[in-house]
Amino acid sequence: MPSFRAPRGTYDILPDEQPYWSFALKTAAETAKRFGYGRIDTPMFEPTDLFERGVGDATDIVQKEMYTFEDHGGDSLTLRPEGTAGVCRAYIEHGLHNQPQPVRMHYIGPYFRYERPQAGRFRQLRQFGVEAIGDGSPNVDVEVIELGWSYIRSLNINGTSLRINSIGDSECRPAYLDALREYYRGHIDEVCDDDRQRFESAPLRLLDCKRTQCQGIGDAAPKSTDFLCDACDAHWASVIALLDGLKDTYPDLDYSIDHRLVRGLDYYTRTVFEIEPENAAGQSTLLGGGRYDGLIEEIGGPPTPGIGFALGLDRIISEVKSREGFVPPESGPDVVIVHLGDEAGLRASALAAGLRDDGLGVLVAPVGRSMRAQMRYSNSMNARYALIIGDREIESAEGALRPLRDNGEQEAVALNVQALAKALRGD
RNA sequence: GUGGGCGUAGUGUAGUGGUUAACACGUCAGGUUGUGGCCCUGAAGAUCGAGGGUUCGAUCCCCUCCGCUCACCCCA
Repeated sequence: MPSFRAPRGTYDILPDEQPYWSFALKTAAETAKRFGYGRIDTPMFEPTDLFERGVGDATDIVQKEMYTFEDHGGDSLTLRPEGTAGVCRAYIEHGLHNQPQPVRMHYIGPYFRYERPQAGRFRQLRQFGVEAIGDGSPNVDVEVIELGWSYIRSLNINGTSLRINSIGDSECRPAYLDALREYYRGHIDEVCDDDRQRFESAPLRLLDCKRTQCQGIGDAAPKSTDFLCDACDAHWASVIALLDGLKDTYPDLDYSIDHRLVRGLDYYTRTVFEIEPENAAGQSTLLGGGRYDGLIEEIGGPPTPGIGFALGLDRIISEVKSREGFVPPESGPDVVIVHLGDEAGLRASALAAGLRDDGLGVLVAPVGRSMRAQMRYSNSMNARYALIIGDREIESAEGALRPLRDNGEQEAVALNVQALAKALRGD
């Protein structure tokens, strides 16, 4: 047994898996570009306070999922469990409010949460996220949702569904929470133990409980959208109207309003949304996000609205695989140089350097193997050609270039970079 | 943190209370004179997850631990 293994909840992405990641990452970058979201990279760790204040003390993330450590200087740092807080910190730190608003940014990278791993859930997870900061209009909400939807469609993942809700803001939420508490007070004996805990600490999350015994109670609970203040209500109505406008482009964007969708992070205001795959089983959320109009101020910046989403790339990749939405392209070097003898070995190495410098993919067959073995190697590498160099070829200064992927004729080509490059590129 | 399932070569699997633990794929080598794919032959590769117990004897039975996995919680 190997003495070391990848830490629990992490995994290696071996070369054969990389095409799927390249596809997802490249598509993410292209999608972000189409929408005008420039890339931002922030540190993988931040001051612990940033997450405690930004994400919220009462959240599961802060309470039990953070990788927190003290560095040698005595500062408490935390491996980032999510992306929004760091991006907002950067927005404040670099005075991005002086740029045209909203500032649109996207990010791709790893995040860390100490959780029990399970299908689609890891301790190191990779996310593609976007943030639009500095514009509170509902148009931006829908733009962000459109971006996420477009991305998923670009990956040929069909059948996804969008759920959306509005949880109000600091103006109207207190009244809603009062109503919610009052309602649950009448059912406190019927809900699960966890919910009794949440009753005081995080009443919104009562709605989110998946236990069957709590389902009916949650369904009949007061709805946040019935308590919205005028400003939030107008915003919410606009979001829905704008969302309907996307149906011309995306006929299958059949969103549903889910009054029990509240999200688990404290910073959300107004619009919250999630996208799930077709056969949504439990915690398979592909994308989740919402508006966070109070966050920037909470972590020390001026009052600034913002909205964004994060998408789980690990889950996206498994969707891509399960749906055959992507076929890895055929790969392999242009040529493997098969060489016999010391002299040929030297020539092979020199020619390989020249051809690579010319832009071609070149492998030199492993040293010390028989010609048959080298040819087998060339084949298993899925090379387009084998270039054979032995005593005869050195003498004549012409190598034998043999096509491997099709049944073309083997031909003699002068042993210099120019002639070989020309032949390898197909005249 | 709480439950269920599972731990046998690199990978995927078989197997039995008793001698050298099997098969496929993969890897490496060979199939006469310098030529791949298919085929054939051979080799390397496993302290049968770890520790303890029952037994004359355990990979197999029992216990503990560890690991993987699925689910709950929650999220991406």
